[in-house]
Amino acid sequence: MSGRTVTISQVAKHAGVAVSTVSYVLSGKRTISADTRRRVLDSISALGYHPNAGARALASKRSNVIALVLPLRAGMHVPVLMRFASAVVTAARRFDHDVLLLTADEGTEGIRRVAASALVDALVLMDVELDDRRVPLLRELAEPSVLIGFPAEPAGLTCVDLDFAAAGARCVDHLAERGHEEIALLGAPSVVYERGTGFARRTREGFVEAVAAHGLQGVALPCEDTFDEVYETVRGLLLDRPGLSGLVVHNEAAVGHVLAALRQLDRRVPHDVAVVAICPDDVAERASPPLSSVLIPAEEVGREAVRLVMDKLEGRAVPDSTLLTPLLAVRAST
Amino acid sequence: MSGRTVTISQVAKHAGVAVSTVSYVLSGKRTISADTRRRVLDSISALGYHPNAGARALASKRSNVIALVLPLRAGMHVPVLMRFASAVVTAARRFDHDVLLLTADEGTEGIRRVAASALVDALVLMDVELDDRRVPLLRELAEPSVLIGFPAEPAGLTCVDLDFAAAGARCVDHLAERGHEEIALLGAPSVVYERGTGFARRTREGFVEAVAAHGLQGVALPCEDTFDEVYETVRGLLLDRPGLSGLVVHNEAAVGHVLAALRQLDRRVPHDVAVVAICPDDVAERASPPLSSVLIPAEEVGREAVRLVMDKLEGRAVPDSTLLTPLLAVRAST
DNA sequence: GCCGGTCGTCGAAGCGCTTCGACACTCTCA
DNA sequence: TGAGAGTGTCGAAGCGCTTCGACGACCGGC
Repeated sequence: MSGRTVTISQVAKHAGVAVSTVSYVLSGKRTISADTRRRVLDSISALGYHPNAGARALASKRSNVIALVLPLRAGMHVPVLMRFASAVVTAARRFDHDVLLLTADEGTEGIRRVAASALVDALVLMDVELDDRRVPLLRELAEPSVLIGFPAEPAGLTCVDLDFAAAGARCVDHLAERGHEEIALLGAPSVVYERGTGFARRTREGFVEAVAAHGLQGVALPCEDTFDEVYETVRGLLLDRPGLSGLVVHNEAAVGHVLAALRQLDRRVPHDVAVVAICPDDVAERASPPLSSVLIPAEEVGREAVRLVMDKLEGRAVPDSTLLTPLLAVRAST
Repeated sequence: MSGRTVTISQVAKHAGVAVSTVSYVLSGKRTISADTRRRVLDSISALGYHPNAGARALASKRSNVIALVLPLRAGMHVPVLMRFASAVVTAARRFDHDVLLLTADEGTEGIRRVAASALVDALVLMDVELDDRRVPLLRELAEPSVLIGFPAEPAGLTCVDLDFAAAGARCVDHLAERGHEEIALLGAPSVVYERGTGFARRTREGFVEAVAAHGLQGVALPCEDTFDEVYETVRGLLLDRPGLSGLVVHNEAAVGHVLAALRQLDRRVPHDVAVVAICPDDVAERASPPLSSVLIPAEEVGREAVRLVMDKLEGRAVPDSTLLTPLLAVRAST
């Protein structure tokens, strides 16, 4: 379409207007007559004009880019993270923003760098720990930020997440309704609890409280990712607690192993043991049998995080804490 | 450290030099005396100066950002993609570049947009199909690009990937050395073959040719991701071919299911059936038993892609095609 | 002691955009 | 009929940086 990169002044000349008029057509910050707007828009598409991002950022002090900080650490289930990431990218585009990907390798220095250099306007952080090194930095940054997950001290921050305590409780409610009296939670790998990752602990708390509220017998165990370890955990559990008839699994990577272990131990699902999972829908549906599950609404969380960060960019007030209500889908496993 | 964003002219004033001198200290494009350099560097850290990315991009016509185009499609194993992505980010940082994340939702329009707006200097594309819609666009783009994977017509493009044909052949060699005479390949889900994704087909070709070269009996089948489907595939395979004693699995998501199915069908690994996988090392090590495998060198591929794209940015000549040699790690499954 | 050649530094001209103030019009309504 | 209040458009001043050409200061060679 073009000789080489097209600038706004070429568009202005082509349309017979001033440069500023073209700018106002694009931004809508001043009223432009329908006739002029049309001419400008025609010239833009005739020349194939795309505003230069650097020049725009320099003049407007907005880069229209947000940073997505994605640690990629041990014990995290990567497909789930990617669904968040993908949702964030899609949602950001709706607000005409792009997404810069930051991994943990650089630590806090990377966050400081992209913020200080005005490469990004705002930040979305994932996989937040209870005691997260990045949190103090966020407080001193001028750029707005939103956390997916909750640190121990969330005051003054904007956080969004699934209500994992309610999710854990919801699973217990469901098993209680089905008449199960002795149940167990198989959670994240122990390293995740030790690190103090919020969602693992909150699920466990919700589970424990709901077990007490219903007057059930219940135990919560961490659960590793390899088949052999899962097998041993499940086997030990069934030996120790012959009356056990319900299982809550909150570990995407282990779900398949749990089902394989039960098969191998001659326990039928749901006849001998009912299983309810907290995991993405596709994992639950793909399992055999398909699992009753509380889904992790990655798309919704990502979208919500972007909405919040855009609100903050526009100076609108936002709630400190956004908890999404868990929904239980009943399938063949309970 | 600062009142509000620090500019280069504040640094210049603080150090008692001209703005251009500060710029040359930072870029190293002209010689600067050790004494002056030291004063400038001191001022920079005293003031906490970070160059403004937009201004820099505008003046230098380089954004120091590369785009990572990541489709996130059905049948792709996400953790593997993420390892590529993570490697690309890390490698890009070594060259002082950041990474903008583009997903497929926007299609080719997103690529055109970030290139035309000078948001990025170059592109790295992942998960390339044999007949990829993005390829024609890349050819007409001024910005250099590198593909991870090969399209059907790679002339004039720069592509890098594991040599999957050699990987498939290497697995066959290994099984042949162990004395197996009837073997099978369980590959990607059929949708991946139908889409014409290069790596799946190339593995199969390498497998088929090596089978012929060794004078073995061999069959190549697609393989879905769910346990039930994998179970049926494996069961059917063992029924049809009683003499089968070796399996090559090229499907990260199905590896665990294959092992579970063999367990359930009372086949011992490696005693009754030897299994060799093409998958990341951590998946192979975590399996039970640990799998002999050709690893997918995600880190190396990502690093190489970034190195190539940087070379192109600097105007250096690069090879059209870079194939990484597969390495087989022998573990307990063969 | 003068000439050509680095070396180290400076000033100024942009890069392509946004935004502010100004200005010429056209409507109202007193 | 003229003051006041919009409309729609323009010109120019930056935004913070890189880079080009210029220019002293100093060097060695004759």
